[in-house]
Amino acid sequence: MMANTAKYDRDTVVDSAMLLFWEKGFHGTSTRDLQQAVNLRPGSFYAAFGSKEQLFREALHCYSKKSNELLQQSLSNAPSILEGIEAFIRAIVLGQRDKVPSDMCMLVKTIAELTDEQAELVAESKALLKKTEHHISELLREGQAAGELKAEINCSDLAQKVIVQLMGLRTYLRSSDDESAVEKLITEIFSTSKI
Amino acid sequence: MMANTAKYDRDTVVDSAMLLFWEKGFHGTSTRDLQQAVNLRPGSFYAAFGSKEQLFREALHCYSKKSNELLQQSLSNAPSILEGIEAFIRAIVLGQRDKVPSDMCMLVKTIAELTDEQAELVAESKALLKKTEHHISELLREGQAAGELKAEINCSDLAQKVIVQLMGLRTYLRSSDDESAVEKLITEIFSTSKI
DNA sequence: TAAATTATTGACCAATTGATCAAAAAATAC
DNA sequence: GTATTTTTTGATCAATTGGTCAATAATTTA
Repeated sequence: MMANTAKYDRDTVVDSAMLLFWEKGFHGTSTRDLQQAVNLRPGSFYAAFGSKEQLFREALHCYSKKSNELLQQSLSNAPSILEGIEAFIRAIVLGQRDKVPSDMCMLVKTIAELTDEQAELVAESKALLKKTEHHISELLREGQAAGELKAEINCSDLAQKVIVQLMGLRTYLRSSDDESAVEKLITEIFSTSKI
Repeated sequence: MMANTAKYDRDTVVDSAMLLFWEKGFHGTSTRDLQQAVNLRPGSFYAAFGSKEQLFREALHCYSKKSNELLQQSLSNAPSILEGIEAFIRAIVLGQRDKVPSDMCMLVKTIAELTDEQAELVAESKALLKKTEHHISELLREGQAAGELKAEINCSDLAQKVIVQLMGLRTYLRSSDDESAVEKLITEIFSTSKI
């Protein structure tokens, strides 16, 4: 068996494919678009990824991983957990508009676009969203234990609210392009929960 | 010139097409899917609508019209404007899940799916969303004049917030299926603005 | 009823879709 | 350095795509 000599390339390829899928969606991206973007001929392409759906699956995980990295980074640069989460929200909603192919969350775009015909991709997206919600709810509990959040706050409920806001605000930005309105609404998210 | 003998049928056709587009999206719906759903052969189909994009455009307006009708209906059945808007939110987010083809807003699905390649459809969807926001902001002003809302509330800002919540909550419902969480969050929307 | 107009039909078209495969090239093993 | 395995290549496939069109059928006008 040959050693996997193309490991780095595979990550690059998945990353390029992710960006294209994020921009144009599953049905809007043809396998030829993808093959051209990643500079692979059909044989290599299908040998490496099996099918368009499998590559999309990997692209979803690539997207989610990057999103989680941004959360970690925001947390480590912030003086408190709550400020870290708020910095993350600001970063993902407003701070990358010129660097990414869409204002909207790729997972949200996926559950919006796809139906039962791609049930696995929908389920995968839902699961990744739920994972982020759980992650945030854990962080909020830590923040609460550190005295950043009022004691009566239910952190699971607040995490749900954060995800709803993220979904709503990113969609609203795509719809209206109104950064200052979105900025105001981000500031309100934790306003009644903070100490 | 022949009389338009098929006026009623055309509305029925647009309505069926709207439901199919709403469920499967623009790229996910083929012209054959549409032709079968509305029982028209290609010639009649293209004579009536010109192109897939034009029919989608009509479908967007059909969707928006129905949404506005639901708002009017909610208002007329409610004892106050604010309660009418809240009833509308409840109705559109939770009250139709078994009667419509998707939990999510068709306009949101459209701006999520499409790119500059269908710029007109994106612009149309954005405009219809903005129209609803303006409508709600006017209603809130009426409610404020009637003493239902605190005087210091900015009704344009609150209308923005309502649209963000609608986008977020409908997407969250699609993602999580958690009706009770959504129900709780709807109740919170006006909680700090009411008198 | 006859002529003129409009609507419907289904065959058809060129382009694109996701995917396969045998041959050629490159890399590894011996 | 040769033999074996793996990768890459580009032609190709069947199916589907959005859309056209001449022939037929149904209406309307007169």
